[in-house]
Amino acid sequence: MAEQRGAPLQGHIEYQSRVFKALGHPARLSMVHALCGGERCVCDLRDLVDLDMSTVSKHLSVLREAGVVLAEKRGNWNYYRLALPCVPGFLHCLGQREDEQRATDIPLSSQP
Amino acid sequence: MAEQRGAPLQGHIEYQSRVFKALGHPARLSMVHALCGGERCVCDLRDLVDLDMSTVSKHLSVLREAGVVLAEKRGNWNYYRLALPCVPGFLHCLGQREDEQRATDIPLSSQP
DNA sequence: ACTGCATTTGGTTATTTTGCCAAATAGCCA
DNA sequence: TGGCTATTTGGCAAAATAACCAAATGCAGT
Repeated sequence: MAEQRGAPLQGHIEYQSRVFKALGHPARLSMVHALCGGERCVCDLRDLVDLDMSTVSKHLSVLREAGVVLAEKRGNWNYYRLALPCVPGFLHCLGQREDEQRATDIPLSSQP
Repeated sequence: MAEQRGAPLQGHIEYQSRVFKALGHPARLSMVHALCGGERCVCDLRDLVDLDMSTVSKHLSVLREAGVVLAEKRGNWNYYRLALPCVPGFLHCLGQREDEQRATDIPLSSQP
Protein backbone atom coordinates (compact mmCIF):
# COMPACT_ATOMS: atom_id res chain seq x y z
CA MET A 1 0.00 0.00 0.00
CA ALA A 2 1.30 3.43 -0.92
CA GLU A 3 2.26 5.84 1.83
CA GLN A 4 2.13 9.60 2.08
CA ARG A 5 5.53 11.06 1.56
CA GLY A 6 5.11 14.36 -0.14
CA ALA A 7 2.42 15.43 2.29
CA PRO A 8 3.34 17.68 5.20
CA LEU A 9 1.02 15.81 7.54
CA GLN A 10 2.54 12.34 7.59
CA GLY A 11 1.87 10.78 10.97
CA HIS A 12 -1.24 12.86 11.54
CA ILE A 13 -2.78 11.39 8.47
CA GLU A 14 -1.76 7.94 9.50
CA TYR A 15 -3.36 8.29 12.90
CA GLN A 16 -6.47 10.13 11.82
CA SER A 17 -7.26 7.83 8.95
CA ARG A 18 -7.07 4.94 11.34
CA VAL A 19 -9.70 6.60 13.49
CA PHE A 20 -11.93 7.17 10.49
CA LYS A 21 -11.46 3.65 9.25
CA ALA A 22 -12.43 2.33 12.65
CA LEU A 23 -15.63 4.36 12.55
CA GLY A 24 -16.29 3.39 8.96
CA HIS A 25 -18.14 0.18 9.57
CA PRO A 26 -21.86 0.01 10.36
CA ALA A 27 -21.45 -2.36 13.29
CA ARG A 28 -18.63 -0.35 14.84
CA LEU A 29 -20.40 2.92 14.29
CA SER A 30 -23.57 1.58 15.89
CA MET A 31 -21.60 0.62 18.93
CA VAL A 32 -19.94 4.01 19.08
CA HIS A 33 -23.33 5.64 18.85
CA ALA A 34 -24.41 3.61 21.83
CA LEU A 35 -21.26 4.58 23.70
CA CYS A 36 -22.11 8.23 23.18
CA GLY A 37 -24.83 7.56 25.72
CA GLY A 38 -22.25 6.31 28.20
CA GLU A 39 -20.43 3.20 29.19
CA ARG A 40 -21.70 -0.18 27.94
CA CYS A 41 -20.72 -3.76 28.57
CA VAL A 42 -19.72 -5.94 25.65
CA CYS A 43 -22.86 -8.01 26.04
CA ASP A 44 -25.03 -4.94 25.46
CA LEU A 45 -23.06 -4.00 22.38
CA ARG A 46 -23.36 -7.51 21.12
CA ASP A 47 -27.13 -7.40 21.43
CA LEU A 48 -27.13 -4.10 19.59
CA VAL A 49 -25.36 -5.26 16.47
CA ASP A 50 -26.47 -8.89 16.54
CA LEU A 51 -23.26 -10.48 15.35
CA ASP A 52 -21.21 -13.36 16.63
CA MET A 53 -19.56 -12.57 19.95
CA SER A 54 -16.14 -13.11 18.47
CA THR A 55 -16.89 -10.71 15.64
CA VAL A 56 -18.06 -8.07 18.07
CA SER A 57 -14.90 -8.54 20.07
CA LYS A 58 -12.76 -8.00 17.01
CA HIS A 59 -14.68 -4.88 16.05
CA LEU A 60 -14.11 -3.56 19.53
CA SER A 61 -10.42 -4.25 19.28
CA VAL A 62 -10.30 -2.20 16.09
CA LEU A 63 -11.94 0.69 17.89
CA ARG A 64 -9.63 0.23 20.85
CA GLU A 65 -6.48 0.21 18.77
CA ALA A 66 -7.60 3.30 16.95
CA GLY A 67 -8.01 5.02 20.28
CA VAL A 68 -11.71 5.58 19.77
CA VAL A 69 -12.80 3.64 22.81
CA LEU A 70 -11.39 2.48 26.10
CA ALA A 71 -11.99 -0.84 27.77
CA GLU A 72 -12.08 -1.58 31.44
CA LYS A 73 -12.58 -4.97 33.00
CA ARG A 74 -14.68 -5.09 36.14
CA GLY A 75 -15.32 -8.50 37.49
CA ASN A 76 -16.35 -10.75 34.71
CA TRP A 77 -17.55 -8.05 32.34
CA ASN A 78 -15.75 -5.68 30.05
CA TYR A 79 -17.05 -2.16 29.90
CA TYR A 80 -16.29 0.10 27.00
CA ARG A 81 -16.52 3.82 26.85
CA LEU A 82 -15.75 6.58 24.38
CA ALA A 83 -12.19 7.86 24.49
CA LEU A 84 -12.61 10.58 21.88
CA PRO A 85 -14.64 13.54 23.10
CA CYS A 86 -14.81 14.98 19.59
CA VAL A 87 -16.93 12.15 18.30
CA PRO A 88 -20.43 12.83 19.64
CA GLY A 89 -20.43 16.38 18.34
CA PHE A 90 -19.31 15.31 14.93
CA LEU A 91 -21.95 12.60 14.75
CA HIS A 92 -24.57 15.14 15.67
CA CYS A 93 -23.34 17.51 13.01
CA LEU A 94 -23.37 14.72 10.45
CA GLY A 95 -26.90 13.86 11.44
CA GLN A 96 -28.07 17.39 10.77
CA ARG A 97 -26.24 17.48 7.50
CA GLU A 98 -27.81 14.24 6.49
CA ASP A 99 -31.28 15.61 7.08
CA GLU A 100 -30.47 18.68 5.02
CA GLN A 101 -29.17 16.57 2.16
CA ARG A 102 -32.21 14.35 2.26
CA ALA A 103 -34.47 17.37 2.03
CA THR A 104 -32.50 19.57 -0.37
CA ASP A 105 -30.22 17.59 -2.59
CA ILE A 106 -30.17 14.38 -4.52
CA PRO A 107 -30.53 11.18 -2.44
CA LEU A 108 -26.77 11.01 -1.79
CA SER A 109 -26.00 9.19 -5.05
CA SER A 110 -27.79 7.15 -7.71
CA GLN A 111 -28.17 9.28 -10.81
CA PRO A 112 -28.67 7.71 -14.25
CA MET B 1 -22.33 -8.31 4.54
CA ALA B 2 -24.51 -8.13 7.61
CA GLU B 3 -26.88 -5.21 8.05
CA GLN B 4 -28.12 -3.44 11.13
CA ARG B 5 -31.62 -4.56 11.89
CA GLY B 6 -32.08 -4.39 15.59
CA ALA B 7 -30.58 -0.93 15.80
CA PRO B 8 -32.84 2.10 15.97
CA LEU B 9 -30.51 4.07 13.72
CA GLN B 10 -30.65 2.14 10.47
CA GLY B 11 -30.20 4.56 7.56
CA HIS B 12 -28.26 7.04 9.67
CA ILE B 13 -25.67 4.43 10.36
CA GLU B 14 -25.55 3.44 6.75
CA TYR B 15 -24.94 7.00 5.61
CA GLN B 16 -22.58 8.01 8.37
CA SER B 17 -20.43 4.95 8.13
CA ARG B 18 -20.04 5.65 4.44
CA VAL B 19 -18.71 9.08 5.30
CA PHE B 20 -16.25 7.63 7.78
CA LYS B 21 -15.15 4.94 5.41
CA ALA B 22 -14.50 7.54 2.76
CA LEU B 23 -12.32 9.49 5.17
CA GLY B 24 -10.60 6.35 6.38
CA HIS B 25 -7.87 6.16 3.79
CA PRO B 26 -4.61 8.12 4.01
CA ALA B 27 -4.76 9.39 0.44
CA ARG B 28 -8.36 10.49 0.69
CA LEU B 29 -7.84 12.07 4.07
CA SER B 30 -4.83 13.99 2.79
CA MET B 31 -6.91 15.38 0.00
CA VAL B 32 -9.69 16.33 2.37
CA HIS B 33 -7.15 18.08 4.56
CA ALA B 34 -6.08 20.08 1.56
CA LEU B 35 -9.68 20.89 0.73
CA CYS B 36 -10.12 22.32 4.20
CA GLY B 37 -7.96 25.13 2.88
CA GLY B 38 -10.39 25.70 0.04
CA GLU B 39 -11.10 24.51 -3.46
CA ARG B 40 -8.46 22.50 -5.34
CA CYS B 41 -8.19 21.10 -8.83
CA VAL B 42 -7.67 17.40 -9.30
CA CYS B 43 -4.17 17.98 -10.58
CA ASP B 44 -3.18 19.62 -7.30
CA LEU B 45 -4.64 16.77 -5.32
CA ARG B 46 -2.84 14.32 -7.52
CA ASP B 47 0.48 16.01 -6.80
CA LEU B 48 -0.32 15.92 -3.12
CA VAL B 49 -0.83 12.20 -2.81
CA ASP B 50 1.48 11.11 -5.60
CA LEU B 51 -0.58 8.25 -6.97
CA ASP B 52 -1.68 7.28 -10.42
CA MET B 53 -4.18 9.74 -11.85
CA SER B 54 -6.79 7.04 -12.21
CA THR B 55 -6.36 6.02 -8.60
CA VAL B 56 -6.79 9.60 -7.46
CA SER B 57 -9.90 9.90 -9.54
CA LYS B 58 -11.40 6.82 -7.95
CA HIS B 59 -10.58 8.08 -4.49
CA LEU B 60 -12.32 11.32 -5.32
CA SER B 61 -15.37 9.48 -6.53
CA VAL B 62 -15.54 7.68 -3.21
CA LEU B 63 -15.47 11.01 -1.42
CA ARG B 64 -18.05 12.41 -3.82
CA GLU B 65 -20.46 9.54 -3.41
CA ALA B 66 -20.17 9.75 0.35
CA GLY B 67 -21.14 13.40 0.13
CA VAL B 68 -17.88 14.56 1.62
CA VAL B 69 -16.82 16.65 -1.34
CA LEU B 70 -18.41 18.38 -4.30
CA ALA B 71 -17.00 18.53 -7.81
CA GLU B 72 -17.41 21.28 -10.33
CA LYS B 73 -16.05 21.26 -13.85
CA ARG B 74 -14.80 24.54 -15.16
CA GLY B 75 -13.26 24.43 -18.57
CA ASN B 76 -10.92 21.53 -18.71
CA TRP B 77 -10.29 21.19 -15.00
CA ASN B 78 -12.31 19.67 -12.23
CA TYR B 79 -12.37 21.54 -8.96
CA TYR B 80 -13.26 19.85 -5.73
CA ARG B 81 -14.39 21.43 -2.54
CA LEU B 82 -15.55 20.29 0.87
CA ALA B 83 -19.26 19.60 1.15
CA LEU B 84 -19.32 18.77 4.85
CA PRO B 85 -18.81 21.80 7.09
CA CYS B 86 -18.44 19.56 10.14
CA VAL B 87 -15.20 18.05 8.92
CA PRO B 88 -12.56 20.72 9.53
CA GLY B 89 -13.58 21.17 13.12
CA PHE B 90 -13.48 17.48 13.78
CA LEU B 91 -10.07 17.14 12.20
CA HIS B 92 -8.81 19.93 14.37
CA CYS B 93 -10.23 18.28 17.46
CA LEU B 94 -8.64 14.98 16.48
CA GLY B 95 -5.33 16.72 16.00
CA GLN B 96 -5.41 18.09 19.52
CA ARG B 97 -6.41 14.73 20.88
CA GLU B 98 -3.56 13.11 19.06
CA ASP B 99 -1.05 15.45 20.64
CA GLU B 100 -2.46 14.72 24.06
CA GLN B 101 -2.26 10.98 23.51
CA ARG B 102 1.31 11.23 22.23
CA ALA B 103 2.27 13.14 25.34
CA THR B 104 0.23 11.33 27.97
CA ASP B 105 -0.61 7.80 26.93
CA ILE B 106 0.98 4.87 25.22
CA PRO B 107 1.96 5.37 21.55
CA LEU B 108 -1.52 4.33 20.30
CA SER B 109 -0.70 0.62 20.38
CA SER B 110 2.30 -1.69 20.41
CA GLN B 111 2.61 -3.23 23.81
CA PRO B 112 4.44 -6.55 24.38
C1' DA C 1 -13.44 18.17 -37.72
C1' DC C 2 -8.94 17.18 -35.47
C1' DT C 3 -5.57 17.52 -31.82
C1' DG C 4 -4.28 17.85 -27.16
C1' DC C 5 -5.02 17.97 -22.33
C1' DA C 6 -7.53 16.66 -17.86
C1' DT C 7 -10.20 13.41 -15.92
C1' DT C 8 -13.01 9.26 -15.60
C1' DT C 9 -14.13 4.24 -16.48
C1' DG C 10 -13.15 -0.64 -17.26
C1' DG C 11 -10.54 -4.49 -16.17
C1' DT C 12 -7.17 -7.24 -13.48
C1' DT C 13 -4.47 -8.58 -9.60
C1' DA C 14 -2.78 -8.30 -4.83
C1' DT C 15 -3.99 -7.12 -0.30
C1' DT C 16 -7.15 -6.24 3.47
C1' DT C 17 -11.34 -6.80 5.88
C1' DT C 18 -15.27 -9.34 7.69
C1' DG C 19 -17.58 -13.06 9.91
C1' DC C 20 -18.03 -17.55 11.57
C1' DC C 21 -16.34 -21.67 14.27
C1' DA C 22 -13.45 -23.65 17.62
C1' DA C 23 -10.29 -23.11 21.19
C1' DA C 24 -7.91 -20.30 24.74
C1' DT C 25 -8.05 -17.02 28.64
C1' DA C 26 -9.73 -14.65 32.80
C1' DG C 27 -12.56 -13.88 36.77
C1' DC C 28 -16.19 -15.40 39.95
C1' DC C 29 -18.30 -18.73 43.19
C1' DA C 30 -19.12 -23.12 45.16
C1' DT D 1 -9.74 -26.88 42.91
C1' DG D 2 -13.44 -27.26 39.47
C1' DG D 3 -17.07 -25.42 36.99
C1' DC D 4 -19.40 -21.58 35.03
C1' DT D 5 -19.69 -17.32 32.39
C1' DA D 6 -17.85 -13.43 29.62
C1' DT D 7 -14.60 -12.20 26.41
C1' DT D 8 -10.59 -12.63 23.37
C1' DT D 9 -7.58 -15.22 19.92
C1' DG D 10 -6.44 -18.17 16.02
C1' DG D 11 -7.65 -19.83 11.68
C1' DC D 12 -10.06 -19.92 7.46
C1' DA D 13 -13.26 -18.71 3.35
C1' DA D 14 -15.82 -15.03 1.19
C1' DA D 15 -16.25 -10.31 0.14
C1' DA D 16 -14.54 -5.67 -0.36
C1' DT D 17 -10.72 -2.38 -1.42
C1' DA D 18 -6.69 -0.33 -3.68
C1' DA D 19 -3.41 0.09 -7.22
C1' DC D 20 -1.99 -0.11 -11.80
C1' DC D 21 -2.52 -0.01 -17.09
C1' DA D 22 -5.26 0.86 -21.03
C1' DA D 23 -9.07 2.85 -23.15
C1' DA D 24 -12.98 6.17 -23.17
C1' DT D 25 -14.96 10.77 -22.39
C1' DG D 26 -15.32 15.88 -22.35
C1' DC D 27 -13.85 20.33 -23.33
C1' DA D 28 -10.74 24.01 -25.83
C1' DG D 29 -8.26 25.75 -29.43
C1' DT D 30 -6.83 25.43 -34.17
